[in-house]
Amino acid sequence: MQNSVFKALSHPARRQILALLRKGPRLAGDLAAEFDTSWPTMSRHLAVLKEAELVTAERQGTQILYRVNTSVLEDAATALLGLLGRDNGDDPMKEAAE
Amino acid sequence: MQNSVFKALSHPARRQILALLRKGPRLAGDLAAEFDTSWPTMSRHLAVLKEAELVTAERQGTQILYRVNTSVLEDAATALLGLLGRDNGDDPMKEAAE
DNA sequence: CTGCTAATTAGCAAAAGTGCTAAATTGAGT
DNA sequence: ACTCAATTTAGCACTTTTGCTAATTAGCAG
Repeated sequence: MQNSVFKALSHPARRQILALLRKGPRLAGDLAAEFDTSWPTMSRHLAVLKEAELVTAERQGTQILYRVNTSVLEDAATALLGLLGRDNGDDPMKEAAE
Repeated sequence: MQNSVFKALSHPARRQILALLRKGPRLAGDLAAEFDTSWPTMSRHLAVLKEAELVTAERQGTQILYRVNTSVLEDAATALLGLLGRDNGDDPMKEAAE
């Protein structure tokens, strides 16, 4: 579960998408317009982010509004911070069975 | 540059390695013993981490001592946190040209 | 229902990532 | 120089990821 998040974050385009989304929700189309990749490619990046639950999608009639899922992003940041905390006994990367 | 870091973090084994290393420096061999992947595979994971500068390697005679590079890990965590900060005007994922 | 726009899914080819075994390297000891 | 142990590099097979174009679905307007 943590894994899909980090995998989603591993592509620069997807981090860029999150950076854009950070400033507020955005329509898929507007998002796509900001990148010079093809529309379907953008759509797939969004799907990966959605799968990792880093974003949520909400239909607005014919368009789809994307939004960052702050808590998942927070968890990821926390996991990284846990990786550098001075020894406090428990394993920060231990993850519950999938 | 940020990119190689997130890519390095995208593999669970590599995050585990960092989790082990968090508790203190460790010899490559000891590290390898903790996982059930082959030795060369572990070696490659370490190479990826080193390439991303998430760890540093230091020869100790015939063995090699690995150590987390805290600052790079910190930067990554900070980048993620930047992705969820309330709008403060600048783009947290903007990265200098490669 | 037809047509239009927004967005996703299918299918494919190219590139990158993973993990293995076998071979090479590096340093220490003799 | 020869040998042993620790580690990395080479080479290969296999899977995943990426990005494209073409085709499809979804919702709305007429």
